[in-house]
Amino acid sequence: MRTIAHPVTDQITMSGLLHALSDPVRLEIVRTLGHCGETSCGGLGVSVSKSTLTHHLKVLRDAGVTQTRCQGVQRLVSLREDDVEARFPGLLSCVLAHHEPGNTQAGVP
Amino acid sequence: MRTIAHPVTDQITMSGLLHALSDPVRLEIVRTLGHCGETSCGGLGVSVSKSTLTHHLKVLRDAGVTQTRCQGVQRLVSLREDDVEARFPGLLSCVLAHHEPGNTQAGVP
DNA sequence: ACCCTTGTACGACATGGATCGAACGACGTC
DNA sequence: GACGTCGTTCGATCCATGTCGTACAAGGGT
Repeated sequence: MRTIAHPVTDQITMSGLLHALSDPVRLEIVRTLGHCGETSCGGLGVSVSKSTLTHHLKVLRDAGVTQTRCQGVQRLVSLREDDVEARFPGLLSCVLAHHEPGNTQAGVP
Repeated sequence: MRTIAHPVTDQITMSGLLHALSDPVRLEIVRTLGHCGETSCGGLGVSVSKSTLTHHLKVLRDAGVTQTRCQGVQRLVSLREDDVEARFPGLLSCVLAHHEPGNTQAGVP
């Protein structure tokens, strides 16, 4: 499987985006990518099995949130920040800005 | 049931918001409220049964997206735009600005 | 008082999807 | 070519939740 399918920018939908981001695991993946930039699948550090990770990455990719390219035996995943921003200005940046670092939303600093 | 429970602003979470907004029916409800302001349950014009609508309104309310007040035999629902904006600036306004008027994601070949 | 309208509560059902383990495929290294 | 690494695919499972119908509660109008 050399070529990996990605939706074009215009195919990114609000529903798809929100659904993709509504899962905690995927939200953490997006957060990590926002911090670290392009990362291999194994480098994401999520606490799920490989097959589950593959599933989540596919959901994110299908929603247009991320892109994946092959490098040898690895898959390098990165955010499509520009595309998503172009389509829905402010959404992804807002999510990235607020990605609760775990769950600090309780107390109001 | 006179008093209806609403979360305080600080309890609104990103995950909760995104989850609440990730359902098409709820997204349409939010979109309608954004257009029309305070609306009764029956005035939302969604194509689901009453019980399902009650369920969705509860999810939105629990997520902090909407508030409900009683007026006679009706429940008037409205967005908590200010609260959500205060908590996650830009998120709700972005969603409202882009509420697809149906489904324009089709072709664009 | 009666009834109608409005919405909620409850139980049942079906589907989606999050999860995992095991088997497999693609690449690089030896 | 053999092996190890990295990730995908497949099948199974299990839980959350979206959906509905029915029964019920609250208010207003006649």
